[in-house]
Amino acid sequence: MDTLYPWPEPETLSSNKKRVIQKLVEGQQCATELQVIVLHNNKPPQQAEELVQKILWSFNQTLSMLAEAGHHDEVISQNQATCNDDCKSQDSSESSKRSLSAFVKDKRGCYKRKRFAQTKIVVSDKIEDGHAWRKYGQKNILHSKHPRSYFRCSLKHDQGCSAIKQVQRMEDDAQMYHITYIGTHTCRDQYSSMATPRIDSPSPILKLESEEQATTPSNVTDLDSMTMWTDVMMGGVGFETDVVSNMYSCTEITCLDLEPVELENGLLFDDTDFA
DNA sequence: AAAATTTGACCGCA
DNA sequence: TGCGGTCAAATTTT
Repeated sequence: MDTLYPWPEPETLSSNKKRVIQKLVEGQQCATELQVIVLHNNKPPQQAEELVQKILWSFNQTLSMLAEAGHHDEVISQNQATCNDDCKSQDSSESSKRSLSAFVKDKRGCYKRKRFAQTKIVVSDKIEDGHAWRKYGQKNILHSKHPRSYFRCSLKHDQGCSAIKQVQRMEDDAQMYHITYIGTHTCRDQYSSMATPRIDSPSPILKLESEEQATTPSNVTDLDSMTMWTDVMMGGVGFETDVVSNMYSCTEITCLDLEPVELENGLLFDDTDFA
């Protein structure tokens, strides 16, 4: 079948993709700066606010889609490699039992690690951030007093949002949380409930804090809600523009570090979640 | 009953 | 091989 614009060779495609992503990130950064200007205006026209949000949302979505598409082939080849390995080890009863259960019985353990995802590390005395999170695991970490809790976006199944976060109490200050945001929010849950899932629930201290937060949800100031929205925007690829984080997030959250953005590689999304 | 959390099993990576 | 991350059945909460 003839196409008016045939696809370029893979090498060209790859290099073009890099440039496309770079340009998109540039656009995203400009939009972010524009957002800061608009929000700093005492009385920004609502239309302008909405427009900026739309633009940023659009950039975030596009970059996320590109990132996911970029990993698709890799994911497939990894799966094939895993399958081959399992098939080779049929003489081991344990291995064959595992591979059988993996392919026939259930999908437990059939997942792909997220690699090259954007990460943002923050330290805060609160774990809520305006997003609704669902806890999916907890682990005791070697040489750590406190367990690490794993959360994914509640809208993962509804909207395929791939954002996850890890929460762990600080070693030296148990009132503070070390929160690692991994991946980007592709959902539109910025106005969702201030759901505060419990972490390391056996701790009575934490439970008290959760209850306290649950009973005082009304202390959300304009700045807080702005922080919420900013955080959604910052979930986008290439949020190393410190402008936004410095201006808003640090009202409650201390930004410790922003890891370098890996343009070529975004999220490796677990496709089993769509099954 | 549905949604959320807990928890032990399992997997990938260093 | 051990550790950390994820899955999903079981359990708890709403």
